[in-house]
This record gives sequence, structure tokens and C-alpha cells, in this order.
Amino acid sequence: MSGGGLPRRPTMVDVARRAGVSVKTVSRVVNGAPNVAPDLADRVLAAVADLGFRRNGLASTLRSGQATATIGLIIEEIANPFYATIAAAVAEVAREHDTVLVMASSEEDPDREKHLLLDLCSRRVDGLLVVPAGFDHSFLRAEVQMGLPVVFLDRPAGGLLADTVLLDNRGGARAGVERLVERGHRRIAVLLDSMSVYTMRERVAGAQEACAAAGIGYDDVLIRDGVRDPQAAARTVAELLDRPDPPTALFGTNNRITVGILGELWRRGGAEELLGFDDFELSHLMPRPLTVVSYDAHAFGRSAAELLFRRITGNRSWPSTTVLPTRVIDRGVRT
Amino acid sequence: MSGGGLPRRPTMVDVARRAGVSVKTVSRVVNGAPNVAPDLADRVLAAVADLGFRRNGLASTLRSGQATATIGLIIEEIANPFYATIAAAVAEVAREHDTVLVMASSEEDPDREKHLLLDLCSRRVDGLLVVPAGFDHSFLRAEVQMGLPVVFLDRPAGGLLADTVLLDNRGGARAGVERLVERGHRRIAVLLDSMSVYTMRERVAGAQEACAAAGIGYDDVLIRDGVRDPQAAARTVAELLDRPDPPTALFGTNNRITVGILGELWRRGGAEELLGFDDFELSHLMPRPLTVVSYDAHAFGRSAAELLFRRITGNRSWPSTTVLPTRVIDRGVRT
DNA sequence: ATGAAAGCGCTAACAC
DNA sequence: GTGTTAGCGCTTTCAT
Repeated sequence: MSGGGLPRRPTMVDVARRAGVSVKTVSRVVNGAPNVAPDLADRVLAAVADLGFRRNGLASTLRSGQATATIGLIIEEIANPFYATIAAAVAEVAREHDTVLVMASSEEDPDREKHLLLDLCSRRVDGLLVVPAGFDHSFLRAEVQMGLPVVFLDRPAGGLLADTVLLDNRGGARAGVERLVERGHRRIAVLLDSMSVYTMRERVAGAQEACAAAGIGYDDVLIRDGVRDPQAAARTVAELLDRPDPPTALFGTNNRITVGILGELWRRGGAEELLGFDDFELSHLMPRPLTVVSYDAHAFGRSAAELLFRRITGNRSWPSTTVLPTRVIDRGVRT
Repeated sequence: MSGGGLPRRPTMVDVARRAGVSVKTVSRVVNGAPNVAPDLADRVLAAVADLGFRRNGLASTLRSGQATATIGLIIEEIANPFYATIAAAVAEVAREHDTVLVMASSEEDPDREKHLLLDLCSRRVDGLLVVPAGFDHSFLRAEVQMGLPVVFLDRPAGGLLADTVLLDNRGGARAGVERLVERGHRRIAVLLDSMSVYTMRERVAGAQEACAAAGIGYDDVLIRDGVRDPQAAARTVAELLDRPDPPTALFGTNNRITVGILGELWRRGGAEELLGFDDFELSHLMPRPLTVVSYDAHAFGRSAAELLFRRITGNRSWPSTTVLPTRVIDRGVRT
């Protein structure tokens, strides 16, 4: 081989040698510390440029014990607009604190979530923001006790007392379904991802509260669990509407499901009324009336991130739970 | 103060002392190295659990000289579905390589981009994926020469020879506008973000090629620069359509602009034909015919990330430029 | 204002 | 199998 070896990264020792100063002086110049003679500083800067020196932040952090200026964000699915909006809001707050964001998606897998969280702990992030997929987060207790701030977002933690920021899932779902009921619907189908997810349980409970209050009996057939994606939602709608006793209204309990319902209703020209949890861009241009339970997703992400940074910067008050309001945007047909 | 001091993080020395072994043995156990007597391993594990020890990955990386298992991704705007899809694809590939993703948005600000990139270099990421906002990336040359892989995505780098993955912006725009021309349109407005952005220049050039080929003269009035967001797009549409010589078709050169045009056309009930670059979910449910220049955004992100990891794992071939195809999805009215 | 030496937490290299 | 020592690149402490 003709020596394709890459040039070794220069260190402060290399820079010091080249500039004819001590490493400490290089450190001072590189970090903008005061009290360095201008001529020495110039020589150091020249050596830095010549050598292509870039300070090793890992070594710096290790020795100084400073924060890594990094926070971790674990969500379920990056491409979903709900999580993308949260990520954008968190990144915005992180930037305001000169901190970078390590982002990963758990894909609703508790094992993967645990692995990711512990990995981030090893990387000594300054704080963690988690949309939990698992049900037991006690494995984080030691880290939390040693001062690692963790904020849970959208769903509560399991087995760990920690800051939590939630949406008013139950109230929003109840208010949405009440609109359907007011317009005379008695057979309302509810399509949901999985009862193992906190938000789904809450939204279903809210829907059932509204039904119960209106004296509508519970019908097993209308509650459809396991609707994981838009395709599944479309299939479920087809199946429901082909029954002898079809629903007259449908509740999509998250944005993916609502999109799937919408597509299938459009395809078959169904006139059933639709309620969705989560608003989305252009929802007002949909080819049919669509009522949505909406909220400020950006503010949601920001609240959680701001709380995290309050902890990082020393706030030691008792763990809090914040519930953000939702509101119904009613585009249904008036009767 | 009554000693609110947090317990110090235990180190391998603490674990070793507690387990009555040497640090090296702790290191072996913690890293799953072979040749440790089971009873010693058990004692170490017990001490680890008691103390809540978590290996400091920064120190480990520093000493061993191993990779950080981190890549950086710089995009323009996290919440935009185009970038969110790319981020999801990149995260997917990163995961396949047991690597985490540091993500940041430059917000189209070259200074911020430079700052972020150099920060990531200090953090010793294993590679960089960049949707460039700036025009000069020569400040990365030293890093690249020392072996840092960098892949540019969606737009080419400035002043730096590096791997690049692009879309066929020009060909896609040309093909899209050709459809409009085929249907008899002679006055086609083009709304674009900024001519300083590479993709915009290419898309406008493609549109003009199609017009020129059809003998359509250039009309200054119809090329609208500076359309930064959906609101601006809506305003521009209103202004164009209120002119004495309004366009009969509009070309939105990115997803944000197309959304804005769509809203305004819907609001005023305009019958003008619409072409958009970038497809989006539910575009087929829009209340009017909408032709889009589409491509596989997920594959786009994956290609770039896979190329990056090929570099990280040692591929040293000449920098490549890949151009991914687009296709027109024609939902326009047949004449 | 500058430098020498020690050491952050860990692992490589070499004992034993 | 296990332990000792040195040192990754940097910053701290304390001289001068």
C-alpha cells in the first residue's frame, strides 16, 4: 500500500509545539480566555489554521465536568407530523439554550426505548425528553437520583415519579363525540391504534363518557382496536359500513387513522360523519365535513422542553404534571 | 443549606473498590469481554447495580479512539414533511448501523449552518449529512481531509468536492409544465421561494425549458420570487389573479407554496390549474385537480445515509453525484 | 501573563 | 484469569 493513511488529527500539543507556546496557552486562546498576549495569540491562531486543529469537545467535557450541551428526545415515529412538530418545537428550545438534540424513534418498542435511553445516559446527555413506549421506566431511577432531568411527554411514565406534560385526551374526545351526539348520531364507531397506549385509552374513555351521558348503549362492534395505520383504518371502515347495522359517524383517534378513514369514505362516496383527534394541515380542504379535536402541538413540545431546561438549570421543585387543553373545530353538517 | 448535593456519579474505581477487584476487571465485565471468572463477574454486576453505575461513554471513546457512533444531520426545517421524511429515513439507516442521530435545522441561515457543522466536528461525529443552506463549505475541507465523511443532500456543496445526492429538479419541473402546456395553457405563473436556493433555480429553469420548447414567450410578471410561506403564496395568487391578464395555470415549486396556492384558489373558487413540486399525503383528496411532481422522499434520504455509512466504513472511491428521478402524477383536467 | 504537572474516566499494553 | 501502569486530549491547580 502506498500509505493512504489519513493525517492524524492534531491535538493541542501539536498546536503548542508549532506555535512555540505551552498547551495551556493554546487552551486559553482556543477558548477565548482573557490575559493572553496578542502576539502569542496570533501565533496560536496561525498554528490552529495551518494544522486544521479543532478542539476535541469530548476530552474537554470529560476533564472540565461541564455539561455536554446535548439533550435526548425519544419519540415514536419521526415522519408523523405530530412528532415532527414536537421535534421542531423541542429543537427550537434547545437552540435557545445552545444545546443540540439527539433524536431517536422507539417505534413503539419498549425494549428499543430502554436501550436508547440507557445509551443516551452513557453519552451523558444533560436531559431526556421521552414519549414513552414502555410501561416501566424504573430503570431510569438511579440516573434521575443522580440528577438527570427527565420529562415525559404525551404519555405518563411507568414506575417513576417524573415531570409529565400531557394533552387533555379524555376531555377533547368527550367534547368531540358530544358534537356527534348533538347532531343525532347514535351509532358512533371508534377506531383506535391499541388499548395498550395511554392516549388511546383516554380518548376511548372520553368517547364513552359522551355516549353514556346521552344514554347511548355500549356496542362492542363499534369499538375497533388494532388499527395501526391508514390502510388498516380503510379496511376497518369498509368492514363496518358493509355491516347490516353500520355506524353513521366515525371517530378516528389519531391522525393516521383519520387519514385512512377519510380515504376510504371518499373512495366509496360514503356520507358518514367523521371526527378526528389531531388536526392536520389542509383538513379544511377535505372533500367532506370533518370535525377535529385540535391543540397547539408546537406549544406542547415547547412546554415540555422548557420544563426540561428549567430542571437542567437547577430547578428542584416537586415533579409536575401539566395537562394542555384541546378544542373542537367543528366542520360537521348542521342538522 | 441542608446538603441538597446530588450523589456523585460512581466510576469504575468505585465499582472496583466495592466489588474488591481491579478496574480492569470491571471494565471487562461492563464491556462483556471474555475470560472473567463467573464469581468475580457476579460481584462486579452486583456492585454496578448497587451503585447505579453507568459507563461514561465519552471517556471510553476518548481513550479507545473508537468512533462515537453518532452522525449529524443538518436540514432546513424539521416540521416540513419533506425534511421530516428525510430525517426518518436517515434515522432508520442510522439505527441499522447502531448509530444515533444528532439533528439540527439551519433555518436557511448560512452562519448558523457553519456554526452547527463545526460544533458537530468538535463532538467528533462519525459523519455529516447536510442539506446546505450556505454557498461556501470550504471551511469543512480540513475535516474532510482528516477523514470526516460528508454527504450533501438535495443541494450541492459550495467550494468543496463531496458526495452529493440530488433530485432531478429540472427534469421534473419540465415534465410537469409540459403537461400544462399540452392542455393549452400559455400563461403559467411560477411561484418560488428564492432564486438563491439551488432547487428553486433548477425548477424554474425546467419550467422555462418547457415553455421555450412550446414557443411561449417569457413574461416577467408570471415569475414570482420571494414566496417564503403559504401565506405569501396565497397573497401572490390573489395579486396575480386580480391582474387584467391573469395566468390560467400556476406552478408551486415546493410543498409549502403549493399548499398556500391551494388554499387561496379554494377560498376564491378559482378554476385555474395547479401544478406542484413535492407530493403530499391526501393530495388526491384535494377539492380540485392537482398535478404533482413526485419522488420517493424516503428512498432519497436512505440513499444519502447509505452512502454516508459506506464512507464511514471505509469506502474511499471518488466523490459521487447521484440524481434521483421524479415522476409526474397527473390529476389535471383532460381537454 | 505563562507554564508544568496532575488528573477527568476509561481502555490498551503489558505484566503476573 | 487478573492486576498494574500509562495515557487518550483536554482543563484544572498552582507555580512563576
